[in-house]
Amino acid sequence: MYGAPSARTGIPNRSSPVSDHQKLEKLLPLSPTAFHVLVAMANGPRHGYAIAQEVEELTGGRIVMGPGTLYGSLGRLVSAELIEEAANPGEEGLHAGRRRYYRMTPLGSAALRSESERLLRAVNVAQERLGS
Amino acid sequence: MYGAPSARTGIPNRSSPVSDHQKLEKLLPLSPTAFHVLVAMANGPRHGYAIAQEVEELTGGRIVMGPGTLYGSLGRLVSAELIEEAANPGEEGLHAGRRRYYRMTPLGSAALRSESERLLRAVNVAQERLGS
DNA sequence: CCCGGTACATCCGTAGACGACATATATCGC
DNA sequence: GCGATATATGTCGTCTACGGATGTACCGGG
Repeated sequence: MYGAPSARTGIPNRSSPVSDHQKLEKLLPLSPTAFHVLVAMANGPRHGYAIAQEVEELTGGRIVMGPGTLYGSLGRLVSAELIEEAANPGEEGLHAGRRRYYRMTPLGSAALRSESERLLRAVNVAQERLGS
Repeated sequence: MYGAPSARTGIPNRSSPVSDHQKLEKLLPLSPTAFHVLVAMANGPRHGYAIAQEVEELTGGRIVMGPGTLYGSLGRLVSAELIEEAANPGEEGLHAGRRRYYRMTPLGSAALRSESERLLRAVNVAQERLGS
């Protein structure tokens, strides 16, 4: 997700654990932006603007994503098949017409889990070394 | 440290708490590379190559830094005053003559602490949402 | 004597981040 | 009904970090 292409177009094996694992390896580590977007989507489908708002809220305003960052990242995540576009889930609301919803794929969920564990290990080392 | 300039060359006020806090804010969030470099240095002064090795070891080989990444990041960290060059600490070894040692500054230590806490919060949310 | 590991340095192509700008619709106050 | 504001998405150009390629240099082992 950083400086490397992806999307191997081999034989369309469905749910091959080896293939999925290899895909995952190539996608990691996630960029900070991609990570935050996935975290925001982990509770269920979201539309773009809602993701940006949730990231801002979750980080206490420390991370504020502009449209370039947001939609650029969403496009890359779709290409990498970590998320996919989803139909508008019922709730016809205010600006529902313009909204585009996205949902995490199983691959995206696995990537987020793996990345979280990796980060946790790094943070643990940092905090040990800093002394409490 | 990402897509924004930094390295304010204001008056060289030493140990002004307000200034330090403001400096810190502008430096965060750290890039993943900068974070890993600081973690590797948190146990004491290190020379460049040793930092790259320690990062690789700590991440189980998942993060391998090339020279461009390493020395580029070190230069930026020195400019930002998160680390500083240090005299060769005793131990005259094999390639000791060529080694350049770096040490974390108090500002660097504060940045690492702050960044670790921020990451931990994000990881906690991720793991809660992923369910165990 | 060459090869591989150590150690540092610089160059350059590229992808991602980010702000600026553009666009469109819905809601609210007046 | 009208303008202001918030919602919502999209594009463009620039800037920067990243990472590989390349180069230098020293040392030890086979």
